[in-house]
Formats: sequence, C-alpha cells, structure tokens
Amino acid sequence: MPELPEVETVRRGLAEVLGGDAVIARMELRRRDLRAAIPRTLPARLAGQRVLAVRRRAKYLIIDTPGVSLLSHLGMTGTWRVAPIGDERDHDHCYLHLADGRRLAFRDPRRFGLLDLIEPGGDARHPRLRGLGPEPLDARAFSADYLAALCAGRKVAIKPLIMDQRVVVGVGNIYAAEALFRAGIRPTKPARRVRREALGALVESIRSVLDAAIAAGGSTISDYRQAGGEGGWFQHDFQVYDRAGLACRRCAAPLVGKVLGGRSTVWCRACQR
DNA sequence: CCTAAGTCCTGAGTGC
DNA sequence: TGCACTCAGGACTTAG
Repeated sequence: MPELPEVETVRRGLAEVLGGDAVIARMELRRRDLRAAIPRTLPARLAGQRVLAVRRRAKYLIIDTPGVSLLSHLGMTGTWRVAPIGDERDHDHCYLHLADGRRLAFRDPRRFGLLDLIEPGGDARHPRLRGLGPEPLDARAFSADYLAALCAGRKVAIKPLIMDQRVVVGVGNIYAAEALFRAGIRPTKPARRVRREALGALVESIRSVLDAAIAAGGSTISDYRQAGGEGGWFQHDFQVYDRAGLACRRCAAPLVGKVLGGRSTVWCRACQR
C-alpha cells in the first residue's frame, strides 16, 4: 500500500514520537507469521534499547538502536500508530512498549508487511535491502542518464519498469501512474521506445509527484494513516489513479484502464503517448 | 463475485 | 544443449 510518500510521512511521525531519547522497554509479539516470520530473538534484542534514529530506505522503515535495528515494511495495509492502553485492535501484530509508558502498535490486516532485525551497520548485507535501486529524490543517483541506461533494450512496459525496486525505489502503483501522466508517457510503452527527452521528463515527474505527495502527508485510500492517526490528502490530487472511465482533468477525454504487469493501470490516450 | 497502497517465486521464452 | 537473463502471471491475505 504505502509507497514512498506514505512511508516517509510515517517515518516523520515516528521520529517525532521516538525523538528525545525514547527507550523501548519491551516488544510484545502477538502474531509472528507476517509475509516472513518475525525473528523470535527480536524482542530480547530490542528490550531496553534507546532509539537513535528513525530512517527510511525505499519503502522500509528502520528504527536504529545501539544494539540492533528494527526493519519494518507496511506491505499493502500496514500501519504504525500510538496505541494507548485500551486501544487494542484486530490485526495488531506487535506492540512496542516505551519506557515512559507510551505504546506503539504495528497493525497489518493482510499481513503482507514485515518486521525483521538488522545488525548494527548491516544495511548493505540485509537480503531485503541488498539490490535496491537508488532513492528517487536523490537527483545525483536517479538521473535521466541512469534511467536511460536501464531502459535500453528493455521490452517491458515503462510502468512496471519504474515500479521495479531494483530500478528505482519507492514508486508503486499510484505514483507510477501519476508520474507517467505528468510526463505525458503511455504506461504500456515498451521502455526501449521511450525517447530520451521523455525519460528526463519522467525522472522529474517522479520527483515532483513524490515531493507533492509528501507535502500532502501521503494518500489515504483505506488503511493508510500517519503515526498520529491522521490521513493524508494527496488522493484528492489524483489525475489518473482509480479514475478509469472518468474524464481526463486536462483534456476531458475518457481515461482508459487495463491490467498491466498484474496491476490496474489508467491513462489518457490523448495526453499520454 | 470483484477489487485493493507490494513483493516474491515460477516457468516460458529469448539470445548468446 | 546450457546458461543468464527477461517478462508475464500467480500466490500470499483480509476487508469492503
């Protein structure tokens, strides 16, 4: 669910909650079988650890402590929230009890999410982080040159290509569709057929749509919430996502939709070539 | 019955 | 034929 803007918004919320030397007194596991099993050793490793930082890499959240880092992925329906005692819900899989009495809950109905540990300084060796592409907001690493090199000779459609986390991280089904609309590129176009200038526009569009969505606190469809429980607002700015059959906001032609790479995809035949 | 913000795996196909 | 890589499709799960 959450793509980069939603994960970044959650990161900022968690950083605020955990700032000022928060200490994790105890991790309480209620259910271990998420996408992968939560390691049995994780609660013991986290107990008594002081939070040093809350980071994001791709769609992963990383809470650093001196002894171990906690890695989480929200999958499609994952949320972190401040959960006062008494606020227990179905699908709360894990509670982090802080030393000051507050409590964080990880809730994920579909269980496509993930909790794991990273050894200190071990990001590059972690199997889920190894092999990830560059951060899209890093203009130096994610450039038109870089994307053009990865598109060369590729028959795959441009939309699934930019959703491939080995190519660039953080772009999912919503923001891929929105960035392609902004860049005027048809999502089904084979990557090798997209012109160099259009790839430059796409790189800029990915950055601009992600920046705008972060500024809006992400997009709330059903489950996504910020750490404080608020929804995001960017869903009101969608130009194409979930708008198949409706009028293009730019030219009023009906938007078309089809399944591409297993994901629903919407675009404007007139505005996107 | 259908759909859904994401990976992850398998198997078929391609090119050297 | 073998190997490496690419690409499409399905699986996982719960809720609305």
